[in-house]
Amino acid sequence: MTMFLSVEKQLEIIQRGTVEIVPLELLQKKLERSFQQKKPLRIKQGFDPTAPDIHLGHTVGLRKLKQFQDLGHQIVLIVGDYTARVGDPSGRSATRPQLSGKEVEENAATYLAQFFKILDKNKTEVRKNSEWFAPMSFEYILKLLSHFTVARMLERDDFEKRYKSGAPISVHELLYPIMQAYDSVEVEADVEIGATEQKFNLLAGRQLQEEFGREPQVVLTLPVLVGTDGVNRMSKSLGNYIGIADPPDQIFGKTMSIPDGLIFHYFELMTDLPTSELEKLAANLADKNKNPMELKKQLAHTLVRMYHGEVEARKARDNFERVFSKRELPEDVPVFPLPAGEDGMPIIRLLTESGLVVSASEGRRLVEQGAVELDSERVSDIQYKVPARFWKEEKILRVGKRRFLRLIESLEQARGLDK
RNA sequence: GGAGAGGUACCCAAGCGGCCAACGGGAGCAGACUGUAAAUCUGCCGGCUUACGCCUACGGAGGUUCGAAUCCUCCCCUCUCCA
Repeated sequence: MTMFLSVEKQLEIIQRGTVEIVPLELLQKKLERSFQQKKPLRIKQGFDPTAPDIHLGHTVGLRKLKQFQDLGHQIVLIVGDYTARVGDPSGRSATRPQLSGKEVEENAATYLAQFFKILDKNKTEVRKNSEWFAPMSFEYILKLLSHFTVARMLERDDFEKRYKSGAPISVHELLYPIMQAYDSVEVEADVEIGATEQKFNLLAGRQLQEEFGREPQVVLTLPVLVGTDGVNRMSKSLGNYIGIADPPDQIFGKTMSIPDGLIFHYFELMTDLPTSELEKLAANLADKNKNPMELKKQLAHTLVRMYHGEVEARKARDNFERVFSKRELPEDVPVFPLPAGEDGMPIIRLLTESGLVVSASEGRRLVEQGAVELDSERVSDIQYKVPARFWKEEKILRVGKRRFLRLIESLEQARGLDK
């Protein structure tokens, strides 16, 4: 185990980027005790394996956990395989769909693999909450529920809004915070971290631990990461996310598409840029004479490097500059071989069969709108037929800014190209 | 259990017998501009089709009608008030 740093040092690291620590004094007390007794604190965070990809939004918490881990504390990850069936209502304006046991299982496996890109697997305790929820008797559940009141559950913001606007709230959603709170009791959490919108659930943990005669946990809240649209929280279902398993070019590209106003936010929450550098960054962003694009590229580069390494980061940057700044071809263009016996393939069919567009109607629209280029020439005739010789000449088909296809004669040739 | 209000395309939301593939807004896609930023302008925005047109779609199932998202019946779901 790592040697513990002084309590002051630890606090400094822990406080970076956090919104709130309640109560701070208790954290201090816990850290001191841990320091004296050389006993790590138990730091808990739960994740519901609802959608299989984790994105930068999740990493805000994971990175905080990693800091605790590096300080020598014990991380306890709760895989909410049971709570996922309920669906966390936090920040939600509608009931989440309930997942089947099988979906949850599959998602959980994918999740963990991605978590350990950030956390050290060997030093992390992973618990599924089905462990204690599945065998629970109804009698026990009733007892557990009696610790909370309906008014208390409804006073939280998201429920109140839903309630007032007449949107439905299912009874089982009311149970979610109680379940999460009980997780804390089970794993004897000293600290639970979560996004600000989780605050209610986190505080419920404190209450329940106390009622079970334990020392309550400290609640540490982190900002909610705004998605690439610059408006909503990052989430897969809103399509405004950057997945940590996304390929390098995508991480780079998606980062470049964020509004300028988000650059600082991302640097602060997603990177290890030292505080002094962050200050410089803020100054640069405020300077009207400086183009934020450069800083954004730096951000994109850093993010790709974190998840794919420096080599890939450089490649992604080159690729980006080539394709979007110079409007040249990307490094890897998917290939499409000439179908047997085909000469004069209608452009629309080529678009749909290659998967570049989803339907013939869409393909036609794109052609009509001048979005389709073949060999750098705009194709504006929807009846245009692509001659077979274009495959011999390996012409490039381009749709919009970012969809490309290289026409090649045969797949054998494609294999040759890979080398 | 009683009374009332609702369920329309990815989301919000009009329409309330034919002119409705369905007003408007948002999101999305594309073009111009550009820094794959923002803002702005333009076009598109269910599927098939060169097109005439066809198919699918207004919670579900039936019915009335030449014709229904719009009227009737039953069912499902949501909200509000009362008990």
